[in-house]
Formats: sequence, C-alpha cells, structure tokens
Amino acid sequence: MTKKVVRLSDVALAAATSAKTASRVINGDPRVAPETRRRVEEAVTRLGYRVDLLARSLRRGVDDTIGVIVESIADPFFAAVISEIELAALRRGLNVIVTSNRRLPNREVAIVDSLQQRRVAGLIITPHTSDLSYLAATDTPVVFVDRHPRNFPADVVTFDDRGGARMAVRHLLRYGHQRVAFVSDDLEVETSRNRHAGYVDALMEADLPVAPELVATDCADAAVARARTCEFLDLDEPPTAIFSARSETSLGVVKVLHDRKRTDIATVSFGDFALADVLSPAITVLEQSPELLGRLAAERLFARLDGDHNDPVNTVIPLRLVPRGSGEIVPSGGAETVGGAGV
Amino acid sequence: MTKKVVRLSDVALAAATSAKTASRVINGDPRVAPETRRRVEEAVTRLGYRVDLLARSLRRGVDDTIGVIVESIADPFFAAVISEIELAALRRGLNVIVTSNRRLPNREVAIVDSLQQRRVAGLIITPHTSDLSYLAATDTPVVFVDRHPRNFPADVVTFDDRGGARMAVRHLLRYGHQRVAFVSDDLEVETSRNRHAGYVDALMEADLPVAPELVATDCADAAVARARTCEFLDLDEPPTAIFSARSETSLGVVKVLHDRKRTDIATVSFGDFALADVLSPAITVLEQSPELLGRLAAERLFARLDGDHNDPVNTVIPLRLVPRGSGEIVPSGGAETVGGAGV
DNA sequence: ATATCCCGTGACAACGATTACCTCGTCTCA
DNA sequence: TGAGACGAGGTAATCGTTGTCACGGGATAT
Repeated sequence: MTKKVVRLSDVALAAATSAKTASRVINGDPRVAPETRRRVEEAVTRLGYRVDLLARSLRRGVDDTIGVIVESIADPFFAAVISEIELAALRRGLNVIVTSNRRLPNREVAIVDSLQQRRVAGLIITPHTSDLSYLAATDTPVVFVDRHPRNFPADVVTFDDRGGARMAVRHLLRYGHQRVAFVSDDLEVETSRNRHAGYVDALMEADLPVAPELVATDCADAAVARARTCEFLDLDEPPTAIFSARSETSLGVVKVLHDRKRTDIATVSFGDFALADVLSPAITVLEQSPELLGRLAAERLFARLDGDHNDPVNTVIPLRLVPRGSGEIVPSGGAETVGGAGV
Repeated sequence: MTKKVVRLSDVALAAATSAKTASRVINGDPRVAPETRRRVEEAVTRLGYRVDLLARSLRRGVDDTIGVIVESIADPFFAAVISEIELAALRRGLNVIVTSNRRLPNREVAIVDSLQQRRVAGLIITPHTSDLSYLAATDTPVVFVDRHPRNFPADVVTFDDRGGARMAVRHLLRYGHQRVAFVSDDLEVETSRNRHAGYVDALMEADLPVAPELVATDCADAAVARARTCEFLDLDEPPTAIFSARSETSLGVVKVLHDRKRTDIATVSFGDFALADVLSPAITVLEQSPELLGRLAAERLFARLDGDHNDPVNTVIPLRLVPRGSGEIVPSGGAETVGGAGV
C-alpha cells in the first residue's frame, strides 16, 4: 500500500558510498571524484530519489519559500500581483505560499505566524489593520505592498494614491464639474484614506466644498457601490461626476449608470479593469500596474535575501491617467437644469 | 542579531517537565494533569513558543498543506477557484501552496514533484498536457479539476463542457443563425476540445456544415481572439453569430464587435465575466461557477484525506444559459442581404 | 626529508518535534 | 489482599538531510 520512499541513505548504499557524499553530489559540491559522482547519479535516477524538502529545510534552518499575504486572491488586482511574484520567485527557484487575510485582523496575525513557523525565507504582505511591528524583531525579511505597515519602518512598495486621486479629480474639475462624488472602501484601509485625501486636496484647491452626501466610504464590494450610486442619483442635487477609488467599486458604479441610462455622468476609476475600454462611454481610468507592483516587491525582497542591510526603501509607483471618454464628459442636469435648457 | 528561537525543550525546562509532556499539552492530549498543563501553557505564552512546522511535518511524515496547480493565477476563473479552495482549506486548518504551470509541460511535472517533495497532504490539479499517471502509484490523494488527467482514473470535477457548448450553439441556431463562428483556445486543451465537440454536435443536429473559416482554435488570449474576430468580420460571408468558448476570448470578441460597431452580431460566451451584463447588448453567457468547482474539489480531496478509498468519482457540474440579449439577436446582413430587405 | 596543504571521503551529531515504549503510583473490583 | 486498569509523565529512538570534524594519502613547499 504505502510506497516506501527512497532516502538518501538508500542512494548511498546503492552507490557504495556514504550519505554525506551522496548529499554532496545532490547539492553540486565540486569536491567529489568524477567516478563517485557518476555512481551516485546513476543510483539517483535508478531509484528515483528525490530530496525531502522538509528535512532539508529543517536542517538548513530556512525554507526555499516566500510567503505572500493579500487581501483576497480572487480580486483581479491581487491575482495579478501574486502571479507576477510567483513568476519572479520561479526564476529564482523559490516556492510561493499564497494566503489571504480576508480582512480578518486576527487571521492576518495568524497567517504571519504560521508562515514564520514554516520558516519561510521572506514575506510579501499587503497589510490590513493589525500591528505587525513585531516582525521588525524577527530576522525574516518582509516587504509590504500597496500599503504601509503600522508603527514601524520597512520596505514598502505603493502607488501614489493621494497624488493619483488628486490628478483624477482635478481632471474632472477641469471639465467643469462642481459636484464630484467619491466612492471608496472603508477609510480604515490606507489606500482608501489616501485616495480620499487626494480627492479632498483637489476640491480644496478649487475652493469647492466637500459635500458629505457625495462621499460614500463604505463600499467593500461592488454591491454596496451600486447601492450608494443609486442614492447619489436620487439626491435632489445629484453629482455630475463620480470618482471611484477602486476598480471593484467602479464595477458597481458603472453598472448603475448603465442600468439607469445615466451615462451622462462623468466617471473616473482608480484602477483599470477588463472591458473598461469597451463600454460606451469608455471609462477613463488611473492606470496602476499590479504586475509592476508585484515585480518591484519581489525584487526588493530578493535584495534583502541577498543580504542587503540598508535602511528600508519606500518605492512609490506613479500613476497615469488614461482618458477614454467617461472622464471627459461635461456636466449636465442637476443645478444647471434650474436656469438652463432642461432636458 | 539573530534571534534565538524558542524550542519545545525550552518550554519544558521552564515548565519543569519533559519535552514530551509539553508536546502533549501543545497537541491537546488529554492525559496531562491540569496543574502541569497550566504550567506548560504559561511557559508557552511567556516564552512566545511556536511549533516548528517543518520539524513537526518531518516527523509526522505529512505536511498540513495541500498543493494547488492551475494554469494561471491571474486568470479570474482560476483565481476564484483558488480562493474557494483556500477558504475550504482554512476551515480545515490546512495551508495552501498555489502554483501555476503557465502551460509549460515540463514545469507541470516539476511542480508536482516539488510539491510531493514537500510532502503535501494532497493535490488539486488543473492538468495541462503532461502524463501524470505516475501519481496513481503515489499515496498522495489527488483531485483533478476542470479537466481529466491522461491515462489514469482519478477523482475529477469538471463542467459539462460539451453539453454546455451544445446548448449554447443550439440557442443561437434557434434564433435563425446559420453561420455561427467558434472561437476557442487550442484544442490540445481538453475543455476547448469538448466545447468544440459540443459546437459540432449542435451544427450536425441542425444539418449545418462546419465551416472551417468560421472556426478559430488558436486563441490563447484575448489579443489573438481579437485578431481572429476581425478576420471573421472581413470574410465575404461573415458569421452572424459567434460562440466564444472561454471568457478570456470573449473579452477579445466583444472588444472588436464594439470597436467595429457590429453589435448586430449575436454572441454567447462560455463563462461569465465582469460587466458582461452592463454592455449593450448585455452578453448572453453559459454560467459556470468557479467557486463551486473549487468547493467540490476541496470536498473531494478532504474525503480522500479522511480515508475514503472508494473508486474515483467523476463530478460533472451542469451549466446554465443566462440570456441577456447578445445571444438573442436574430441574423441580419450576410447571405440574407442578397434577397432580403437590406440595411 | 619533513612539514603543510588539499582532495575525496565518511562517521557522527544536530535540526526540533513526535512516536513507541516504559515506569511508577493509585484506584477499582473481585 | 492481589491483579489488572488507568492516569501522568519520562526516555530514547526516529524523521531525512546536512554541517562539523577527522582521516589517509598524494602533492607541494621549505
């Protein structure tokens, strides 16, 4: 029933040498006589020997694995990040263990612990809300992506959330909008907070008030974003433009605008998404490359693995506004209707 | 610099007992005196002890981990599958190692080996093209998802690809289409093959010929699908309907139809995708639930882990056609134009 | 000619936890 | 009262691999 697993000692026996020498061959140690090497290699292939990575890692003290923690694996944004990290790891011969915190703070800590208990070589984390500062006392290299960790300095790779949001809202204002709505996730999440700040920045610059009824910061998913967008449209003075701070929420906003045939309302999305360019109007987006985020994070981590002991590095990726139509719509209806041409 | 890690023996020492007893407490063995248990627990928290999972797994012979292999982590379909598997694993206290084969046959085998070398408790695999039949001789439980393995029986969870495709094409034929194009990935991939078979089934039933110029089976991604769709439209006798066998290709098809303002061409997509219901016309799809696929696969694997030794089970998930508009468009232009009303 | 060094090799311990197997009282029931 | 059962706990072996150290012998240095 249970197959007997081939051990290194079996190989050694078959090759008429010691386990240690067999180990040398396996690990490419040059100090082995050609003839001996040949015998070991022959035995390895004949017996179908394969290293027990658990035993090796236990002995070595570290595992050839990096742990990645994101918020949700199913989110296309994080999926792309992960995929890129995996590719980078593959090139370096490292395995990747992916986990998601699902926004549960205690799970976040549990995952980090569990990965450390596996002796991962390094970690790439999208921090949620937990205080992970105890990681600083550990010798596990950690790189944070998309958000900063709380209470301690570390390598971080983020987007220019605030600047990007400011740019997006400025863009809308330039087209004459006065009532720009803001849709985002909870401000507890750093990215949302920063994007909100950028939104406020742009309004302040233009001496426009921040209208509370136009700010929805509880959109954890597209469904909530839909509901909030409906509420916006039902206001006495509805917004003439909507800035969605996340592609997930953009899906909700766009859905409602189309259902209600209110595609006269301008829209800019923080983050591109599939088909954004196919809709009519096509959606103007702030393009952020999750692939780049993943790649830079992996590079940073690898540098640490290679012994880089310099101060933490803060990498900020700039964003690009891609005008496609929805963000270049000029205001109509609303307040203007009163004294204007009407519909 | 390097932190000294707390070992079980340190805990035992602090609790004035033996490593074995400390181990008993850690593992919830009931045969420990309350007082001793308390001392150990106190020592554990005070010293911040955490099990070395590598050592534990080495000794136990298996790791509390399941390995998942998909084609691409970035693909929303697989991302959803993975996410669901991870959730199921979480509930069972198992870790998940996710890897992608990236369609490289040799990488596929390498990954399986590497996971086995980690002594994973089980595997969930989307097989690509490699012969993995050697897994049958292993005692690692394996569940295949989305496709069947080559050359050996095993637990498999798939969708009703052929039946679904047949249903979709029948649906189009019912609306009067005579020239239905087929867009898919390489037929080397089993799902594509089955969906193509379903397409042929439906045409044969209706005594319609399979026109080679309307069949594109090389669409590995949306970009190729776009190119092929363009070619379709440029034919002397273009199709009046397109059946896209994968949501990834659907993105390409839809993009071209919109760019060229040819939304008069009917479309059905195998697989739903974000915003499919927002486009105009909204896209008629065969709804397949990657979440369900993931859940069922996990359940199957867990059953095996729990000692189920019955014959392999073949689970086929039925599909549902969701009419949204694009699949209910009646033919126009093309051959009809000759004797018809014209545009 | 003797000391030194390197090469190829192997014996042995250690990585950290668990399992198999005992010991030693105390309790229960005949 | 004696025998077995049971509870609590300990000792030593083991999981498979690799780092440490030692060793014999030929080559090189002095």
